[in-house]
Amino acid sequence: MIRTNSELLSYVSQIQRLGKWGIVEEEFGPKNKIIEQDQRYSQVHLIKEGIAKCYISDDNGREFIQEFLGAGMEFGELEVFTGRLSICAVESITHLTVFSFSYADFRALVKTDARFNHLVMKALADKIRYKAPRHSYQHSHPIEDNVLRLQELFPDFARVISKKDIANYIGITVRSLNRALKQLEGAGKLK
Amino acid sequence: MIRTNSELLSYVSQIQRLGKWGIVEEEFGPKNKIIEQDQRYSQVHLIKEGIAKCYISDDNGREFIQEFLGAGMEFGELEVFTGRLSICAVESITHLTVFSFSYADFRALVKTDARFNHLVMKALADKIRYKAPRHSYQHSHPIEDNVLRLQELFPDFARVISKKDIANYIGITVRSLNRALKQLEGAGKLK
DNA sequence: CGCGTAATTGAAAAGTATCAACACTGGTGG
DNA sequence: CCACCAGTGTTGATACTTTTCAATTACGCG
Repeated sequence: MIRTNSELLSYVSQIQRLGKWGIVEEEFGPKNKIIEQDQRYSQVHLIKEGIAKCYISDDNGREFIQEFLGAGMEFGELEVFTGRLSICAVESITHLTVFSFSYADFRALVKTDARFNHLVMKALADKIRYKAPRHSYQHSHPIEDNVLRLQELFPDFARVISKKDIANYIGITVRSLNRALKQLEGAGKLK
Repeated sequence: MIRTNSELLSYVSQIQRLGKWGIVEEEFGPKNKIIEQDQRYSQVHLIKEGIAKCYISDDNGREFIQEFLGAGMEFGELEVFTGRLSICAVESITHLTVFSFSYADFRALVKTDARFNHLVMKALADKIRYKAPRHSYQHSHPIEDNVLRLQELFPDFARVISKKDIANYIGITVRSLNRALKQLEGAGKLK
């Protein structure tokens, strides 16, 4: 549920230590909006430590959480390739440490460093691989199944992530989430 | 709604004409299952002409259509990077002409041809960019909005694609789709 | 013409959202 | 030390949306 990419993280850490590229480390407190939707940016970020959420807010003011990002996940990288505005907002949940690249550096790395190129390509492929089945599953299974699934993937999700975020991740209201949790507890399927 | 990628198509056509790589052209009739879910394959395909659907079927036997693929769209490419089983099935809707690459050739091209590398990377980024807002929109808007949106994006969708596929694309039942269409017609918002 | 597939429609059942009230928590200032 | 406040979580009742099921009709094709 909280995605990570240790391979990419360790490679980028290594590159950063070389000091050859202008990769800087940045810190954010919790609940910090790092990227807004429909804006233009000039940096790519990679999480060194902490958890963030990536979400789309629609015209009705609802938030739909795309994924929870953990160590080694990048964000703001799509725009380098598409040259368009950001589609998601990204907000820190816990304290966050990130590596930040300028677009120019990121592009140059992709072009000249074959291993980096491959890792980024793989990360993109993984993102697609992750999104597709998730939305399909959510859509065609009742809420309770989705909650159980969450429970399996990330046993103590409730301790780290607010109910509101969990509901937005599953794509339901908090009320429905609570009802599902209650029912599962009653049936002894939870905890 | 039916996605295309003319840039990639024309570049691959060009490469194929050179005859340097083993890119072959294949033909499929309509309703041909080209890729099954959870299988291992060894080829990447790129649509030269025609329309296909890419869908996930879940344990309940429901199909959730990820996207409709038109000219220039590739499929079966994710597995090259992830090395895992296919997550989607792909089935031709119309008659289909495709270019097929072996994994080895595809990998070699990605590695040695900078332009190809860039186009593939961009195609992956576009796929993500496409999926995210789509699911968000579908989830947080009533069915009628979704139908209207389809109407705008692709005015005569009903002529090419079956009602069942359209419903599976929006993630609703055919019954609900019909009700929405009826209501929109009554309100004079359709046709 | 007859067959199979796709499309249409109604009625009942199931699933979710909405709204509104109330409890719990941690932090702030009087 | 207490009162207050904002944010978060909990719960019930009701209204609404969507699915399910089943029955019928329309269409394309050998």
